[in-house]
Amino acid sequence: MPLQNAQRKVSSLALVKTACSNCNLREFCLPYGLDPEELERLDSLVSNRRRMKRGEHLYRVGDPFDAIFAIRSGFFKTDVLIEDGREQVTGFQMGGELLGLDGICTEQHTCNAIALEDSDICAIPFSQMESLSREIHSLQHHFHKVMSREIVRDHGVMMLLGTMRAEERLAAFLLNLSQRFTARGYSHAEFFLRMTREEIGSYLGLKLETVSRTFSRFQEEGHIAVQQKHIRILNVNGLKALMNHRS
Amino acid sequence: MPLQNAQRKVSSLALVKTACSNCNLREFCLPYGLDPEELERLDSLVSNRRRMKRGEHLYRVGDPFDAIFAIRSGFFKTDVLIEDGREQVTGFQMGGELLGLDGICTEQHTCNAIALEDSDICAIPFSQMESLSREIHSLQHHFHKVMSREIVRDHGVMMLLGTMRAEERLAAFLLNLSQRFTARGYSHAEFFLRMTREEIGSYLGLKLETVSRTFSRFQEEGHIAVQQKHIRILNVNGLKALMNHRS
DNA sequence: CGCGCCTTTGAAGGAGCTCAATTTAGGTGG
DNA sequence: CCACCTAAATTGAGCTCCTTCAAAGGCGCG
Repeated sequence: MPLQNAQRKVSSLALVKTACSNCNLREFCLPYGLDPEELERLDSLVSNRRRMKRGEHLYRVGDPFDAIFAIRSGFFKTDVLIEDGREQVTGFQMGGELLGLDGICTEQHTCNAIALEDSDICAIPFSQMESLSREIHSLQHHFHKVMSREIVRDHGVMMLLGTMRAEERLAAFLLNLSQRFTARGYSHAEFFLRMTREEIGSYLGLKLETVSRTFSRFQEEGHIAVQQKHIRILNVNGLKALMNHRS
Repeated sequence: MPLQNAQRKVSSLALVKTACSNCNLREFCLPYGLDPEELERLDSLVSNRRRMKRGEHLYRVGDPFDAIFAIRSGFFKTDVLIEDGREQVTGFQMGGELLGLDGICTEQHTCNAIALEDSDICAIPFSQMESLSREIHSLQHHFHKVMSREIVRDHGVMMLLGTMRAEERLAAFLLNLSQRFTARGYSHAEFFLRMTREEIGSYLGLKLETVSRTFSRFQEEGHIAVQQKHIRILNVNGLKALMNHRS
């Protein structure tokens, strides 16, 4: 029974002492801007790390909300499903980014969060986070900024879905990934996609065949080299130019 | 110089003493869940009301952010523009809803907020709001819920734009408006649209002609009666059924 | 009352979808 | 270590829904 074994393995590793202070993603995450003493107080909240296997759900629609999650390593997608089976991917998240903000308003999660590769996450009990942010102004303010940034990101996705053609959407998507990988110290020009064409399509409001065809066209035009999930950006400006051209 | 006159008129009315405690929208707004004593403290922040004429900007992209705004009466749209002139309407806001949350993350507004009818808004200085929410737990928590609700709403719009056909989008739009009007004590079946077909189209990722044609089709099918901006919903269940039908 | 903006409606065209077949990659068990 | 198997990706052909372009009608505001 491989599943049970996996479960057992997960639980034995479920509680690993960890700390923001030694996390190299802290500048992308909640601890941003805290001084060492404040950081230590945050550490005391973020006491447990959880390992997740590829394909596992961090939470599902309807799960009770009581913590937000920070990605220590790995890659996630969040999605919403409707009855008839349609899926909308609402975002792809990587190291240093927060998951679970959708659950605050109803005390239940309103989307699913799924690991797209083996990942490592920190759980931050939300009510304790609220308490602490009443005492540490910079934590409070930064948390507000993170939520606001999520709203602004969502506006960007609406722009994408509402006004852009397929080429523009995919160019924007690649440039966004590139920029986020770069910020984390990875190559800006070469990376592996963690998601399938179908998931990209769902995020961008396109069918997987359209995503595949558009990748091929980008390759023919010399903007990128693509081989399955491996992407190399050959001409950043070419991609940027694609985004500003009407019709 | 009518513009200058308008300006002068606005400034003379710019500071009107007002209070959450006598606002009948307080249950939809920031004061939700506060006890009378807490409400009074919030009142001391929300001390000025501002009247706005139809078409006026409450703020623009790039404006410095220092306050969030609550709509006391009226109707707004928020939008984002790209260089080539394309517009994405990111939302329509009505009484009791907050505007300006997009500005927190960069301390500058990232979208435009425009009054679609003569409106009345309350400005809440943000840093004072943060201070107060460090002292009033329920204010803090409710504010977090409001931001989270905005994120969840955005996910709904993504679903709309990413997976739905024109009919479904417009049905969802009408049902959403109806539900919000109902919650505020207006008729659930009859209302005036404050926005043009083009603005609806921009919000829904459709062209204005498609919006118009789809309204006409809904009318032919007996779901609604539409005459210009006046809408009467004749068959709520018909509209709901439209949303769940694949193809 | 006239002008401009908004809306409606028609006809033709195209971007992306659907359906289908083939290729490729990655994981599994012998 | 190889052969198998399944999931993912690619590519083609035809179709559909929405867009584009165009013209006419209606409403509201000065």
